[in-house]
This record gives sequence, structure tokens and C-alpha cells, in this order.
Amino acid sequence: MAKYPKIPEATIRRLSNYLKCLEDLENRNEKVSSSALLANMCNVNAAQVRKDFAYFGEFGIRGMGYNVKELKFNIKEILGINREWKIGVIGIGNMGSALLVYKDFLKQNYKIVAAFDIDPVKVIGHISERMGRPVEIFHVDRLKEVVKVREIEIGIITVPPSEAQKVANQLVDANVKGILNFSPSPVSVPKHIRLRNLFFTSALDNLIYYLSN
Amino acid sequence: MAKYPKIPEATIRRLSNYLKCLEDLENRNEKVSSSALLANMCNVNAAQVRKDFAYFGEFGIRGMGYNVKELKFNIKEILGINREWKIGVIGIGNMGSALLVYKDFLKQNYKIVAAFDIDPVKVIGHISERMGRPVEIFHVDRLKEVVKVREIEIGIITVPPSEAQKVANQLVDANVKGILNFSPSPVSVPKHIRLRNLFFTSALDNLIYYLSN
DNA sequence: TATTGTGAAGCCTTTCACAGCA
DNA sequence: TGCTGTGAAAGGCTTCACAATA
Repeated sequence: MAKYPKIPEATIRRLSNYLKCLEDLENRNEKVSSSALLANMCNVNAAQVRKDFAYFGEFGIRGMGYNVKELKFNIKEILGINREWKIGVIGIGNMGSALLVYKDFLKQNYKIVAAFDIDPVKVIGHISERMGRPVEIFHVDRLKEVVKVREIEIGIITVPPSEAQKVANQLVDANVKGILNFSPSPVSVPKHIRLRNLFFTSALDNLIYYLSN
Repeated sequence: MAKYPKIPEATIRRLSNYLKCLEDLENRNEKVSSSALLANMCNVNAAQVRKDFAYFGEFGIRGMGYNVKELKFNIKEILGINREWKIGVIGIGNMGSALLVYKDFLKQNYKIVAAFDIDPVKVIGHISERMGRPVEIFHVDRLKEVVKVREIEIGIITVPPSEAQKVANQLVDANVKGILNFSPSPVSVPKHIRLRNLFFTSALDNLIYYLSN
């Protein structure tokens, strides 16, 4: 299934950033970008930008640069986000609700096709008051069943930290392929499940380290 | 001001993770941890863990491991988060509101001391309905003044992407030291200001790359 | 001419393997 | 004995410098 040679993890992280910058360029009606411009926007070296792309093909035109639209398309293909991904959100508190209506998800191919909570009735009122597009909310006991029927591949955990590992276990049992943990408690899962912990405080910790030192 | 020798950026990122794991261990009443246990929780090599700490001092006891509480204290000191940091949140939509009541910030020394919006009156009603602790909300025109009076050092941007750069400029003008951009649009600031862009989609992009390949 | 694509050099990070020590 | 701290080796990533070319 490996379409490409071994790629540095850092390259994959940067691809997401290039994509955000390309969207920005597109909004400003720029048709073409040099590696130097992209590099500058992302605070990396221009050779780095070219090398990152070179792992996957020759996307540029010598003397000209990269076509913004084409490059965007190619990066999406590389990342695998050129198709729709079905997502379930578990835990409809403040953060979960925010994600349900998060416009940047709607713009991408990320489709939140179901939400879960221990108190779906209370939550339905809470959500409907603030949502444009409705997302059906289920009791978390129905997780496995709904994951199967709605073909959910990715679970996003937004429950309180004390419940995070339990929910992670339930997601594994429900056969999701990947988990994105937004709760501030680290969870662990079997090796065949892909996991990313996204701790908000980490970004602040990091910022503050460089402010202090 | 540089307390330490040159440290790999990756080390700083990992320190945050170790901290989250140590909090987890503390919650489970573990007094001591080996480098191997921490390494396992964070999916890194045990030698890596020891080397990361060794940049800053000798925190462990040979034959025993690391005292959880002490190590936590030391990491917080290294990162500079052993003191209170005053933060302002700009943009009180769904995400901004979620951050205002985000419990993990309250537990740490991150104090959101003011919030800003272009429509603070509408927002006040919106917030008060869902908040325990009140955070005063100002019109964004008062940003510079309030940053000064409340000694805000860090600004968190949670406005829509079209407004992100403008708000970043206002924050720079208001003399914050660091900016954490939660909006999905990259912003740029002068070099003397520390900036972190936190794109939610990046975590998903990354997860999906490894699911696809 | 301007800018990409890339081999090779240089640098940085991780891992190994074991000395040091409670 | 068991686990940390660390010098040295291995590995990987970034940058340089320039050939290739639109």
C-alpha cells in the first residue's frame, strides 16, 4: 500500500502547512508560487520546500515556479485527503460542539457524520440552538453500531480526560482506523490503530518556552 | 537569558508530552517512573527520554527512576510554565467560547484575563449562559488598551480566517510577546514576536496520510 | 533569465552500549 | 541489581551549490 519511498515525518507535517499557505495564495488570486515564497510563508528553507515535493514527483516548472491549484491538488492526493473521510465526534461539550460547526472541516473533505454523548437528549437542545447543519447525536452506547452503519473511519475524542481512555477503547472495539484525541489526557491504543494526541497546552508550552529562554 | 545550551526543538515538544504523561501517572498515584515507562507512554525510545532530561540536569536516581512530582516540577520550570501567564482570547465564536471554559487551561497557569470580539454585547449573553467563571469581554477596538492594563503577554486568535491577519497585526501593535493562532489561516508577524499556528486540520491530515499509505 | 530538481556535504538527532551509581 | 547518564556510532534531515530546463 506504500505508494512512496520512505518519507521524513517532518515532510508530512510540512505538507499540511504548504496546503494552508496555498489556500491563502489562492484567496489572494495568486496563480503561481516559487519555492522561495512558500518557504517564506512557512518559515522554512526554499530547498526544503523543493525537496519535500521532490519525494513525490516533479510538480514545478523551472524558471516559473509551482502552479498553485495544481500543487494544492497534488498535496491533497499525497496526503490522502482528496476523498471524503467520515468522522465521529465523541463528547459534545464545548469543544465537541465547536468542532461540529467548525467551518474549516466543512470546507475540507472531513465529514462529521455522527456525534455521541452520554446524555444525547440534553445535548440535542444544546446543539440545535447553535447549529446550521444538523448532525445526529447518539448515546455513546450505540457507538459500535453507528460506526458500522455510517462507515465511520476516524473518531475524535472530546470527552473529559477521565473518560478519554474508556472512549478510546470503545472506538478500537468499534473498528475505527484512526483516533484523534483532543482531550488533555494521553490515551493508548493497539499498534494497528493510528493515534494522534492533540494537546492544546502543548502549543502554549512550546510558545512559552521560547518566550522564557 | 538563555538558561540552557542549545536544545533540539523536538526535545521541547516532547517535554510537553512527558508532562501530560506524568500528570496521568500522578492521577494513578504512581510516585516513581522509569525512563522506559515514560518512553512507552509517549512512543519514544527510553534513551531519548533520558537524553532529553540530561540537557537540563540530573533528575533521576540510578537504579530507581524519576520521582513523578519532582520531574513534573522540573519540566514546568524548564518550559517556563511554573509561573502564571496572562492571556487574551480574540474572537468569541464557538472555538473561542470553548477555550474560555477549557478546564485544562484553568488547571495550568494559563489565565485568560480578557476576551475580545467585534460584538461584545451579543457575545456577553452568549457566554454568560455557559460559563462558570466570568471573563470580561471587550470590543476588539479596546485591545491595545486592555492588553496594557491587564498585562496580557499572549494572544490567542480564534476569529474567522478572513480576519486573522488583521487581528495578528493588532496584537503586535498592542505589544504582546507571543501569539497562538487557532484560525485556519496562516498569519505572519515580525520576527521579534513568537508565533505558533495551530491548524486542527493538520492533525487530521497527518493521521490520514498514515492511514492511506 | 529565473527557478526547479538533486547529489553531496554538513549538521543535527536518535540510538546504542556501557560506565556509573543508588 | 536495576536503572540513569553519556560518549560514541549510526542514522536521518537539512542545506548547499549547481546542473537542468522552461
